[in-house]
Amino acid sequence: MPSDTIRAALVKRLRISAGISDEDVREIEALPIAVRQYPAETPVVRDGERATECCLIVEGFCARSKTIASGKRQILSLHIAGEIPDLMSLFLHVMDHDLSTLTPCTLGFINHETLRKLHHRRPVVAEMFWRDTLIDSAMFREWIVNVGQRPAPARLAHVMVELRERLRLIGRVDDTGFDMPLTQEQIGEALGITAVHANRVIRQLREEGIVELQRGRVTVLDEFRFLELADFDHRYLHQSPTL
DNA sequence: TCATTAACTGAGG
DNA sequence: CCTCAGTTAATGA
Repeated sequence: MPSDTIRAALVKRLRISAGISDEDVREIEALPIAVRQYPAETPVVRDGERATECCLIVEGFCARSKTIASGKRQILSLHIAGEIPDLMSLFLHVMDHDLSTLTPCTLGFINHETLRKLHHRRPVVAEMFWRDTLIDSAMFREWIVNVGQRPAPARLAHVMVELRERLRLIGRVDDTGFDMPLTQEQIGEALGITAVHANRVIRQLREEGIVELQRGRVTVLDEFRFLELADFDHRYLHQSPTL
């Protein structure tokens, strides 16, 4: 995947908020980015590390997570192409969680100093990054509700619906479904359940004719019941321009 | 390695 | 008594 299509995806996500100029877009598209390949399940930035660059996902799936003393990992958020999961490291220098790949990934790195200069030169771009970070925290609130209160099948459905909405923004959803190439172990870590139970929940949703997950591909079988189960309210994603 | 499934267990309603 | 979910273990892709 050429990295300019990912710059375009980044711009597409950011420009939902009004006010971006062609010059702003040109500045983003001109950012120097160092592209590197990562295998699956590889740390990008670790908890406690001091980051000097931000990570733009070009291809693949990443997650932010924390690991407790017993070794169990809680996935806190999933990230897809066009996103910068560690934007906050620009201001919070020491990482308070891990960022790692879930699948093989192509990642682009943007120097902190470069981004800081862009913030000063282009206040509208700075506002867009700020807005992006606020949406990120809105997604965390939803994630807490999901893992803390919903039954496991609804947790899975909710994560799937949210992922679909975000993939739709970058043109990665078609009429047959979308990719969610995570192992059941990873899905369990995202939902706060064991891999065995994740398997049971996936099977249950398939048997009930609601949604199918096979070989990393999600196929919705019954859109109405899927949305009903997910208890999904799209407002927290703040994707429709508020007037 | 990952997915699948059964059998068993216990918590909690 | 029923549902949910963790554990263990066996088996298949």
